[in-house]
Amino acid sequence: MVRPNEEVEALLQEYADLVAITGGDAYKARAYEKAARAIGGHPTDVSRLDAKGLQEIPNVGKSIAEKVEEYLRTGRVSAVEETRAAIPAGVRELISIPTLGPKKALVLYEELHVSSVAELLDAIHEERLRDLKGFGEKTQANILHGIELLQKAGGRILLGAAMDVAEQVVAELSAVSGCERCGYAGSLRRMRETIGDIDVLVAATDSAPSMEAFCALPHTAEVIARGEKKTSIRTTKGLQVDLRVLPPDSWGAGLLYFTGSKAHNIRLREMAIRHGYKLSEYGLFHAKSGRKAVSATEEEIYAKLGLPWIPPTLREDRGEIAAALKGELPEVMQEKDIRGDLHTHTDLTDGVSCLEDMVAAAAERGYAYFAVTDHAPNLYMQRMTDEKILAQREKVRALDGKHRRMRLLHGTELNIGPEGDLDWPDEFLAGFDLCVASVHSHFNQTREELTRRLVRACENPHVAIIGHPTTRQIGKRPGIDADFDEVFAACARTGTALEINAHPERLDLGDEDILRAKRHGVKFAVNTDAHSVVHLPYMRYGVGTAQRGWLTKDDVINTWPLQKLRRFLQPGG
DNA sequence: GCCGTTTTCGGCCCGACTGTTTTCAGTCG
Repeated sequence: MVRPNEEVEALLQEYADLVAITGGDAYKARAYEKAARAIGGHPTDVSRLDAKGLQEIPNVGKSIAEKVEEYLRTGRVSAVEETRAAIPAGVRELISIPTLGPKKALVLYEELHVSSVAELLDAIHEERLRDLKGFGEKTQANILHGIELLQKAGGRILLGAAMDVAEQVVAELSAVSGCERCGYAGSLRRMRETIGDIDVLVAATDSAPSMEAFCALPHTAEVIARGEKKTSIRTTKGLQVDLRVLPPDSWGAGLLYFTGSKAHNIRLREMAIRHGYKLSEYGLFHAKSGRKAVSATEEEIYAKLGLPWIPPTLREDRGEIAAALKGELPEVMQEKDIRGDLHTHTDLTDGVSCLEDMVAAAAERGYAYFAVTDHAPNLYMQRMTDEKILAQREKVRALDGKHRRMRLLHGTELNIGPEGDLDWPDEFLAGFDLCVASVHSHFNQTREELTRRLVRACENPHVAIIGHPTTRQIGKRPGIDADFDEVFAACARTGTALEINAHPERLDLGDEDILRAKRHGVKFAVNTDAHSVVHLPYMRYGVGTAQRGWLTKDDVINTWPLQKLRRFLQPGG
């Protein structure tokens, strides 16, 4: 289901959490975390590595290599199993609540036998935390707030995780005999930031082979419903996947119907009625005769309604049909339009891939240019110094143009301090090709303080891009409460681009904010914020989000030729 | 548990905030 590296990463992270919860050596827990990250970000499939190869991965030593081998050989690791037996899974679930860490989780478990989020809620409501040391009123309120945040995600999963599952299901079903077409639909095809369940469509005359194969997929844990037209399963990770098999000549109508959104479909059905048709998942039919007009492709159906084909990312009933009727549908940018990534990290700070590997991987993606933007000194934990960043600049200059003639930009990701201050004085910033500036802490300032802080960063002439502008983490942390209309206006005024951070946990700015910012006349940069070569492909999620914000190539600076980009990056440019 | 070496132990990402602590532990980025 998931790539072996990600499975191993999850397993080692679980072990790290369990070590921390059981009060084990904090450095041991961190060692497992570091190894987990390193393996997750490692480009080679770990299942193809032997003990020696595994230990060549940074932060993987003898002990962890042995555990990884044991896992790959047997599917389990005895040390992990033992710890699992000692601590119920629900206790680990507790530390996903913001402000609740391993120490508090252990107290709750040992003192109150709380071993799930639901039990914790009960305990709080029954006031059983009252006499517990370290759990005052504020702490309880913070925990309740944290649980609320978690539950707001409402069982939806992140776009990236859903895409991994969907693409594997589609690949498996495409290989089944009789399958003429196969693809995913629903909110996933519309690239929404979170996905409830996955809809997969197959076009086939006989549905049985597909249904059979679907139920037999290795990750299928449970068959929820099985019929001739629709089968629903739950994966081992608890995700629901629906398969619908359509007659081949209804492919377009089915794809349209199951892609949604519901609101978009309602608009289309209204239009169909006005044109004397009836639209269903089986096709577009003449209202009077009931005879089928078209159904094979989405394009034909839209055309009969007097519309151009509308990209799925626009199908949210946000005025796309009116725009299409007027011939004003934006020509939204595509992933192939991206000429380079402008926000990436290396192992000089918290990335796991070295500069050379990042550059080679970027060139492999066909980029014309690529910016390396490691963290600056004020994010203290990264231990950046003037000497280190200048030494990196030398290496970047030496690599410039060496991979498929790809040009390199040497940049940095600055930290926007509480007062809008940045890490380096202007003279030093002038030495970079590109400065991204982002908020990383002090999220709870007042609205006025947060707004002023971001506006000040925009006003620095060396700052070209505001990174992950709201700093939200989907399902974990809400965005900061700044007056973003004021920030967007400042960006437009100062020629500062807003980032669309493509990491599936961020997607920041999100679609609604992009639409607002675009009305202010702001430019954007779609960046991955990659901390490993395996993160570079996240670009597609950023592009999907940009499309949902109706952005065209003209709006997005990293679709521009290098010369035009450089002019934008220049102070005052 | 990993790593680098001043090679087999001793350090490991540092600083700030929050709450409840009355001097600091836990959590976060």
